Amino acid sequence: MEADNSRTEEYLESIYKLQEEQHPVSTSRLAEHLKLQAPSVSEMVKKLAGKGLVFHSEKGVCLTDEGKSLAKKVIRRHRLSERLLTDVLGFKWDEVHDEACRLEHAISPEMEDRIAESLGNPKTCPHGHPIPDRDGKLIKEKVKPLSELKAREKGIIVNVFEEDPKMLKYLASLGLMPDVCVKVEEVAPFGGPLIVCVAGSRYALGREVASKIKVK
Amino acid sequence: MEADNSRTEEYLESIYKLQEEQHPVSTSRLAEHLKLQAPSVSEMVKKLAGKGLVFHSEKGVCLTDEGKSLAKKVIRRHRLSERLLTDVLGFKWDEVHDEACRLEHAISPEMEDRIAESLGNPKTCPHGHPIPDRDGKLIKEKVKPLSELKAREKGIIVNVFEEDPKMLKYLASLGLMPDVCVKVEEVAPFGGPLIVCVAGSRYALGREVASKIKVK
DNA sequence: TCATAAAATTAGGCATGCCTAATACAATAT
DNA sequence: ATATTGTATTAGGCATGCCTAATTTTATGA
Ligand SMILES: [Mn+2]
Ligand SMILES: [Mn+2]
Ligand SMILES: [Mn+2]
Ligand SMILES: [Mn+2]
Repeated sequence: MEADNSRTEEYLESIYKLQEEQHPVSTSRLAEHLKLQAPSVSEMVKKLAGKGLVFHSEKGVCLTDEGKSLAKKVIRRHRLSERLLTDVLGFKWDEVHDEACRLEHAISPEMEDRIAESLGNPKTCPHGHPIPDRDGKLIKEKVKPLSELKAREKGIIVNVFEEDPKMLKYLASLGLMPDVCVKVEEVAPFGGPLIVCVAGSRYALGREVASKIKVK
Repeated sequence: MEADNSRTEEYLESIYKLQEEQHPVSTSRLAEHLKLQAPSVSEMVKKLAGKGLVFHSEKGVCLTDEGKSLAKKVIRRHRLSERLLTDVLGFKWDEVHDEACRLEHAISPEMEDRIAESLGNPKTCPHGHPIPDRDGKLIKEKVKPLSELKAREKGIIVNVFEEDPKMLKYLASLGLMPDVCVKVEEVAPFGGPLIVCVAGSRYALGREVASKIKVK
């Protein structure tokens, strides 16, 4: 019988994303991201470890090579789905996450390839994250959070590390999207907001938000 | 929490399709179509009845209005998915069933509408079956099986009641697809094959196969 | 070092949906 | 009417993945 891997895929995908922030991923962070209770995650992580997909130490959870490879496949399907949704079906970037989160588990390798081909092998998802190629290779650009720029510095937005639709809609309304040039006008002290200039307009941006926007 | 309706959807979809052949659907027929054991179906049917989606009498299983409405929604998503796969992604008609069978459970009403819109509101799936509209309305053409045509009669293929990829591939290789005109040259006696003429070529077709091809 | 707080796991359950084996129910044919 | 045959259900299990409550482990800070 055909196994349903969607929960496994969901976990691996979350672990992959979270480890980009901080390496061994804590089960509590994972639970929060997956919107599950901690014991559920504890248990599932144990099963994933048993299948050789993750390594679980006192520090937290790491993906094994096999787990990483599977995670990248899921992420490829997720990001290709997002592109299909925006480029072909006309969705906005804030509307695609949940849809893609379901599609990613339903797409065969053939469909994955056909989407990539039909769209001209896109390099990134609508949020600027790289789409792994069929063999799991992906190019990570060297970036830093917008929040780390100093006054008068500017950067080009590479990607936005955010999934919340409301936040994405807000950012789009300010024109804060990949490939856009942002200039930091001022940085308020004591963790205060940044004053940024985008396409001729000025906005005050909280540090929290600015840290999600990665620039080069 | 978000319920996973995919099994319910699968059952309702199967019941809907099977009842087009013979009205109250037997649990054994349903089990066969779903590739499950009979007791699994017995049990699930009981649950569906409990939810008011089917009515279960001695004769077999029937959809309630609510069940029928839900079934048509799933079928709409299935057929729209098939069209997306063939028209946008370049799949062949024999490659789309399984893929669509997974996609149909992952597609939101918004995506469903977007697909329909992007494709110019197609009326049928690649196999010629009608796509219900958003309100569940669908136009069934009056058709008869090709196997019921007499010698020298001709008809235009409306749809093909078949899901098996090998059979579909075979039919496509003979040019037996919706909108194609077929002429029955001869009908061999005693349930023997039909000799048909399609686009200038002659083929012998088994009765079984011919009964799946519906013409007008 | 010892108390307290935070993080993680264990224990015990539950819902869903599948299975096999056994049993009950129908329809036929003798 | 009764034996046979096929259809359907009941009984009893199992796997998966989630939950709450209780407990254990680890970290922190007085
Ligand atoms: Mn997902
Ligand atoms: Mn994305
Ligand atoms: Mn399906
Ligand atoms: Mn079809």
